[in-house]
Amino acid sequence: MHAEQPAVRTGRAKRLPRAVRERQIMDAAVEVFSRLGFHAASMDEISEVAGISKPMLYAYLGSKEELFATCIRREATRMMEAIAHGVEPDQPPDVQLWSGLRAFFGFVGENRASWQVLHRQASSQGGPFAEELADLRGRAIGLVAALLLHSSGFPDGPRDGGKEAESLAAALVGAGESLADWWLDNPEEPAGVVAARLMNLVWMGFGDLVAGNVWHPPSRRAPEVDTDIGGSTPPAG
Amino acid sequence: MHAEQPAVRTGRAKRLPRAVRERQIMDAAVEVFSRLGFHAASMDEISEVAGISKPMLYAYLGSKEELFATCIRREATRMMEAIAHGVEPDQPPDVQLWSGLRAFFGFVGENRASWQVLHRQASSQGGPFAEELADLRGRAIGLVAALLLHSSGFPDGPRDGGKEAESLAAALVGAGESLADWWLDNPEEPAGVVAARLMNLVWMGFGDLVAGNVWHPPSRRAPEVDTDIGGSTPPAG
Amino acid sequence: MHAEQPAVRTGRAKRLPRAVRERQIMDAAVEVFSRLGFHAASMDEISEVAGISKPMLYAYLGSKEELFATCIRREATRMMEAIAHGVEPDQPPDVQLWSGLRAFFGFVGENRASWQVLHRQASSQGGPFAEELADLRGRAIGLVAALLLHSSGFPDGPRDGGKEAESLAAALVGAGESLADWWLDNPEEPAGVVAARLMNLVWMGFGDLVAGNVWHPPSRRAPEVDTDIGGSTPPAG
Amino acid sequence: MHAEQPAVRTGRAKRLPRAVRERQIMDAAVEVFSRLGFHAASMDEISEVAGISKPMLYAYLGSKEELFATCIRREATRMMEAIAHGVEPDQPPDVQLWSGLRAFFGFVGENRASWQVLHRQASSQGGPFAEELADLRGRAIGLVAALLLHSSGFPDGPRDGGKEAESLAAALVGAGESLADWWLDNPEEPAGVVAARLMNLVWMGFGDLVAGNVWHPPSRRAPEVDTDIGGSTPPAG
DNA sequence: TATGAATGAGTCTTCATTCAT
DNA sequence: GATGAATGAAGACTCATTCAT
Repeated sequence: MHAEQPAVRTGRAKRLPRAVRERQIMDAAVEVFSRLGFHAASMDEISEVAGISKPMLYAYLGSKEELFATCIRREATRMMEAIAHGVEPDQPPDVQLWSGLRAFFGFVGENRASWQVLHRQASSQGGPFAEELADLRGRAIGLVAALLLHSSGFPDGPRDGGKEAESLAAALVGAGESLADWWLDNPEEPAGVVAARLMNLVWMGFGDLVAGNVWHPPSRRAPEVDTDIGGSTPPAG
Repeated sequence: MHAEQPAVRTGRAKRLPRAVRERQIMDAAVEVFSRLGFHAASMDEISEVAGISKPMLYAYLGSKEELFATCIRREATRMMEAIAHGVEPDQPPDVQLWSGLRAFFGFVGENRASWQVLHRQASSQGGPFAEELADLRGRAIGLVAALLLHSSGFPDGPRDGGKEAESLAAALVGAGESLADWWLDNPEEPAGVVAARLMNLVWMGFGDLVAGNVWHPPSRRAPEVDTDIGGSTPPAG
Repeated sequence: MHAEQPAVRTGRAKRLPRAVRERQIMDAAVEVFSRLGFHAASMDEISEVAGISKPMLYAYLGSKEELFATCIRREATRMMEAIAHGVEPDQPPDVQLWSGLRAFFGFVGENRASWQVLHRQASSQGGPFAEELADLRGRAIGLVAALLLHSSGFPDGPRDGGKEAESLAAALVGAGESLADWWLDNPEEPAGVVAARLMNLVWMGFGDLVAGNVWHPPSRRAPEVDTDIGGSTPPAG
Repeated sequence: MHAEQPAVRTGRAKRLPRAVRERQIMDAAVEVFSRLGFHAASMDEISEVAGISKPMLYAYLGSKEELFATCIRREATRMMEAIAHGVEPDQPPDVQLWSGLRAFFGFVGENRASWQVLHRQASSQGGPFAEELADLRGRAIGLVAALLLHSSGFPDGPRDGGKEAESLAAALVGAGESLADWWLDNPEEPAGVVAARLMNLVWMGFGDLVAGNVWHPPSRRAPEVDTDIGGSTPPAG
C-alpha cells in the first residue's frame, strides 16, 4: 500500500512497466479515498500522491468512478484472499471459523485504508459501488453459512436450516464488520481479543440454538408482543 | 416524511408558518442525503424536493453542513425516543432488551431514510458528524451495558464485569446496526424475526459466558495461534 | 446622525410622519454605507439599523442606488450649508477662507460618516455617483476661486487670472480633502491645527505667487526638463 | 497594459509561458478593477478581458482578494520605481522634489488605471488593502519629509522640525494625490503645468514658513476663533 | 400601513476531464 | 510516453427586490 513515492515530484517520472505504475497509482488512490471519501478526494491529489501527472492517471485507470470501482475490487479481492489463505480447510468447522475471524481482523488491522474504503466509503456511495460491496458480503455470508451447515448437530437437512444458517451468518458478518469499525476507533485491544469475543458470542449462541435452548418472552406477554411490528414473536430458532 | 410536494414546483410557494416549513425542508433533506450522501446531495436538489427556493433553504437552516448536522440530530433524537418509548422499564432485563430491539428494528423499518442518514452517511463523513454519531452510539452502548450488568447471574462486583459488559454491549449494538443494514438490503423477513434472531444469539451467548461456557481452540494449536496477530488466543470471556 | 433606534426591533414599528421616517432611514443608510461601502452594504442591514422592514425601506426611498444617491445629495448639502454658515461674507478674503476652512474641518470632524460616504465611497463607485461628487467639488472650487480673485493684489482682470485662480482653488480643495482624510486616520491633532497649516501653506504660497516670487528650476537644466513630459517647465504663475 | 485580446474569445487560448499569462491577467485585472471597483468587478469579466477561462485565473492568481492585493502591490511598485527613477539624487532638494513631482504626474498620466486602482479603489476597501496603501503613503511622506529637512534654511535640530516637516510632507502628498485625481477629471492641462503649480505653492509656502512669515487672523478675532473647534488658532508654523 | 416570507439572478470557487507540446 | 496548460460545468451561497397577509 501507500505512497512510497515522495509526495512532491521533481522532474519527469521514470518510465515504468505498466503493472508497476498501476499498482502505484491504486495504492495512492486507496489511501486518498480512505482518507477523504469518494467525493472529497480529488484526482489532483491522487495524481500528486501517486507521483504522476493527471493525464497519466486517466490513461492508466480511466475516470474517477472507474478508478474507485477498481480500487474496491482490488481491495475486496485482497481481503478475500487473505481470509481464504488464513482458513485451514481440513479442520473442523469451529476451527475454520476461528481462523477465518482471525484472518479477517488481522487484515483489517494491517490494512486500515483498504477496510475504510471497502466498508465506509463504498457503502455510502449509492449505485454500482454499493452493489459491488453487496456481492462481497454475499460471498462472505455464503461461506460462513456453509460452515455452519456442516457443523455437526445442525438441524438435519436443508429444509429450513439453509435460511436459518444464512441468517446467522449474516448476523455474524455484520457483527464482524461493525466490530472491526468499532475496533479501529478503539484500538487499545489487540486483534485477537476482539476476534475471540466475537467467536465466543457466536459459537456459543449458535450451539445453544442448535441444542434448542432459545430465549422467549414470558409467556403471558406473547400475544401483545406479536401485534406490534408484525410477526415479531421470536420464533425460537 | 418525504416529498409530498411535487418535484417540480410551479409558481410561488404558499406562505407557511416557520415551523411547518422547517419540518418540510428537513424531511426533504433527510430524503436526499440518504439517497445521495452528503457530498453528492446538492442544495439545489434539496430545495427542489422541499418545494421552496434555495434562499429559503438557507434562511431557515443555514449552510449545507449545518443542515446536515441538524438532520442527524433530529433523526438521532427521533430514534432514541422511539426506542425509549418501546422499552418497558419495569420488566426484567431480558424483556427490556427484547423490547428495545423490537423498537429499534421497528424504527429502522419504518424510517429507512433516517437510518441511512444516521448510519451510512453520517459515519462516512469525518469530523463533527461522525462524532455526533459516536455520541449516540456511546449512549446506546451504555444503556445496553447497564442492562447486562443488572441481569441476574452476572459476575458480581465491578471487578472486570464493567469492561466485559461494555464490550459485549458494543458487540450487540454493532451487530444490531449491521443487521439493520443487511435487513434493508434483504427486506423479505419481518422485523420481528430479525430482532428475535439477534436476541437469541446475544442472550444465549451471554448466558453461556456468564456460566463460564466458553469456546477455545483445540489445545494443541494454541501456541502458533498466538504468534499470528499478537495475543489472539481467545481469553475465554 | 445615526441610529437612535435600537438595532434589534421588537414588534411593529410605530407610525411616524413621513419626514421623520425618512430621516431615520437615511441616517442608518449613511452609517452603513460609510462603514461598509456601497457594495458591501446590504439593504438587510440598513433596514435593520433603521429599525424598519425592508418593504418600508423600498417604499420610502426606492432602490439601493436611489438611496445611495439620496444620501450623497443630503450629505453634500449638509456640508455645503455648514461651510456657508461658517463663512462671514463681510470679512476680507483671507478671513473668509480661514473661516471656511475651519468650518470644513469642523464638519468633517463631527460627521465622519458623512465625509466617508461623500469622499471615499461616492468617488470609488463609477457612474452617476462620481458625477454627483464632481458637481459638489466644482461648486466648492468655484467659491474658493472667487475668493482668491477678489483678494487684493491679484493680477488684474480675469485675463489669465481666472484659470490660475481656479487651478489654485482646485489644489486647495484637493489638499483639504486629502488632509481631512489623513486627519481622520491620524486624529491626534486638533482640527484647528490642521486647518491652520493648510491656511498658512496656501495663503502664503498664494501671496508669493501674487507677488511674482516663483520657484523655477536652475536655468541650465530647463531645456531637458521640458522634453520629459511635455511643456512641464513651471510656467511661473 | 489593457486588453489587446478581444473581449470575446473564440476557442481555446493558446499555451503561453506562465510569466506572460500572469502579466496578461494582471493587466486585465487592473483595468477592470479600476473601471468598476473591487466589488463590482467580477472574476467572470476579468477572465474574459484577460482572454482566458476562470479556472486559469484562479490557478494563476488565487482568489479575488489575492488578485486585488497582487494588483495593488504591483502597481504600487511600478509607481515607486517610476518616481525613484525620475528623481536625481545628486541635485539640491528643490530640484529633487521637482523631478519627483514630474515623475509622479507623468506616471499618473500614463497609467490612469493603475492610479485609479491605487488611490480610489484600494483606499475605499477596508482592511488589508487600505493598509497596504497606507504603507505606500507613509514611505512617500517619509521621503518628502527628508527632502524638506535637508533643505537649507530649515530650523536646525530636530527640536520641532521633524514633526513640522512630516506634517508638511503629508500635506504635499495629499495635495498631490488629490490634484492627480482632479487632473484626471480635468485633463486639459499638461502634466508639467499641474506639477509646477503644486511645486510653486508648496515650495514658496514652505520658504515662507521657514522664514517665519506666517498668516494669522486679525488679532481682535483670535479669542472666539479658539472656542469654535478647539485650539484652532493657527499656531504659526 | 407594515411585514414575514419568498425568489430570480448572479458571484466566487472547484473539479473532472482533455488538448497541444 | 508524459505533461503543463486549459476549460465546461456545476455547486455553495448571497442579495436586491417583491408578494400576500
